[in-house]
Amino acid sequence: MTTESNLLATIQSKLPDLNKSEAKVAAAILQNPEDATRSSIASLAGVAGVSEPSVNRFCKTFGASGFPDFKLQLARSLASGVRYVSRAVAFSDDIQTFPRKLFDNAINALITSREDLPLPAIERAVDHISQARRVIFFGLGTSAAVARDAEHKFFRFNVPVITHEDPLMLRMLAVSGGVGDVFFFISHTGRTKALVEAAQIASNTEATVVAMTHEGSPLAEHSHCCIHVNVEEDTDHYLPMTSRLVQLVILDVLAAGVTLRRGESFTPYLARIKDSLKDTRYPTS
Amino acid sequence: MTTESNLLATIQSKLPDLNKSEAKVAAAILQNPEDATRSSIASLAGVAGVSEPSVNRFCKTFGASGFPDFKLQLARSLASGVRYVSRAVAFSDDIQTFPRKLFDNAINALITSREDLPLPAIERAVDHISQARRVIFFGLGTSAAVARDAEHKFFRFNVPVITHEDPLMLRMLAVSGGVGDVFFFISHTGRTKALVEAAQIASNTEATVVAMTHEGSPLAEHSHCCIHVNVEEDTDHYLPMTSRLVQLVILDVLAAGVTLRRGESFTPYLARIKDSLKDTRYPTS
DNA sequence: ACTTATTTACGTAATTTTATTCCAATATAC
DNA sequence: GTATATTGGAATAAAATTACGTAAATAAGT
Repeated sequence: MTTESNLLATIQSKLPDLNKSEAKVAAAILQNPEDATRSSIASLAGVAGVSEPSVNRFCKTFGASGFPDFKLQLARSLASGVRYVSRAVAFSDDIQTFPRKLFDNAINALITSREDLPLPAIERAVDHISQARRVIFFGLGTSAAVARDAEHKFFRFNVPVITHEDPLMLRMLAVSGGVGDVFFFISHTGRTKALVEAAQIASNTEATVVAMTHEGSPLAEHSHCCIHVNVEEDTDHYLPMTSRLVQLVILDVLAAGVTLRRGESFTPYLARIKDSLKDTRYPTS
Repeated sequence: MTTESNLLATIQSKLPDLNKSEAKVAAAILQNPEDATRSSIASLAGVAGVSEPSVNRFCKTFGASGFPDFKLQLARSLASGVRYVSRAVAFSDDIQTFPRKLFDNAINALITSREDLPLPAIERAVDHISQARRVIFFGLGTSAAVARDAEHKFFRFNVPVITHEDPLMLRMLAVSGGVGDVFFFISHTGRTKALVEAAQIASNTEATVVAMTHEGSPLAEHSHCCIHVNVEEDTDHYLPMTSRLVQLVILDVLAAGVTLRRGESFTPYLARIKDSLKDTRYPTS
């Protein structure tokens, strides 16, 4: 994870590597970051007790194109409200701390993904789904719940959907794939053997293989259309959490895309489904 | 829902009150806000087709001390997530627009929830789950996928879990609830009859009823411990999207809470589960 | 261990870029 | 047709960056 979202955290961590004047600048900024975003290079230099070029050099070592750019990044970083440096929950965390960390991580992942959405792939996926005879969603483990969510969502949008959690069922479906079948594989790592094999089998049929997974993974290789979700997660020690959220939102995007493709005339259909559920709920008082 | 801390929203809403050149500037900024934060007053003036002083005046009418200050505020506003005034996807939206809207909504919901987490309820829920003989997660529709996710997650953390999607199964389970049973109901509206009835039944047994739902809903009333998720959504026209994301993150929080309660000695157990999955994946090259 | 060379760090001052102010010109309202 | 508001040009001011020289630190040689 090189794109550290939190600038303050980066500064803090690089502190030992800085030389004298850069350290002074860092100290001044960490002291009062809000202030730093508002001040000019001259006043910050004054507060830090260094020259203006030193501040400028400092900004460049942290990847900014110059002082104004640095201020902008700093402002962004402060506004996103991601407070914690160490993103992982520690055993020493208390109730005030770890829930916030987890929310921070989630928010962070969504913000990062938002800036870098694979729109062309999304568009193609919408095309495939819109025209599909049927769509088979498949995920294992954590991704099974995502697949389930997808099924539920697309069903409402009148897309013929199937979900399976059984790899053997999937294999059987895969070999029988024909024109108009869309196999939609969901996986964080893109390395689950059962999934990759099924994708390979399906891609040898007339069916279309869409994947939502990590870029460059085996699963991505075997798909006709891959929606990259490159959220970095330490899945060696933790369960995929943030990538799952991103996947869900992307599925929302796909569903919205399909609906938009259907056009406005489609709305009454949604209303009918909605109405069918009315009697299962207590009315709002 | 008018959280007008958002600069873009303010600009949008003040649009009719602006004079010609100010409107041009507004249009240019709304067109591509990210770009606006990066450009100089000269280039923005160029894009908008007005003079530099006009841009400057524009900034001042929106409460900024000048152009750089305005850029800063804009950057902050963008980073905080919410970009679109009208949060709903419109049929006129193109691929550049609606995915961003959906992400914005999601991020916004998480930010809002983060500021207002029901920590006491979360702590009590962690207590209940940690000490449970078994935990029965239950959700219908969209919440079924959330329940499924919960099952998967807590299973890894060595909590004895069950999920059901069948209301009849649930009813049967509910009547047989005993000491140490935790019924965990997930619902956005908290008004689904099947769920509320099951909660009512279960609460008359020795079992503990935990709910994650909207404050003041019938389901909340019938639970011993309710984790309020008050994300406002237009579920009359759309599926619950953002509330389920918040629910998922809160489940992550609960799972983390249970793990922390277990203590550090529990870590090897997680490693074992992780290892058991190793052979199902292709190794990272 | 001391000197000298070489690199690196830092600041001064000049330059350039960027933003703001002032004022005149034009458009709009009354 | 006058008054008022709106706009852009040019001048000014502010801010940031670059170029360059000096000082400090480190390395190499004596």
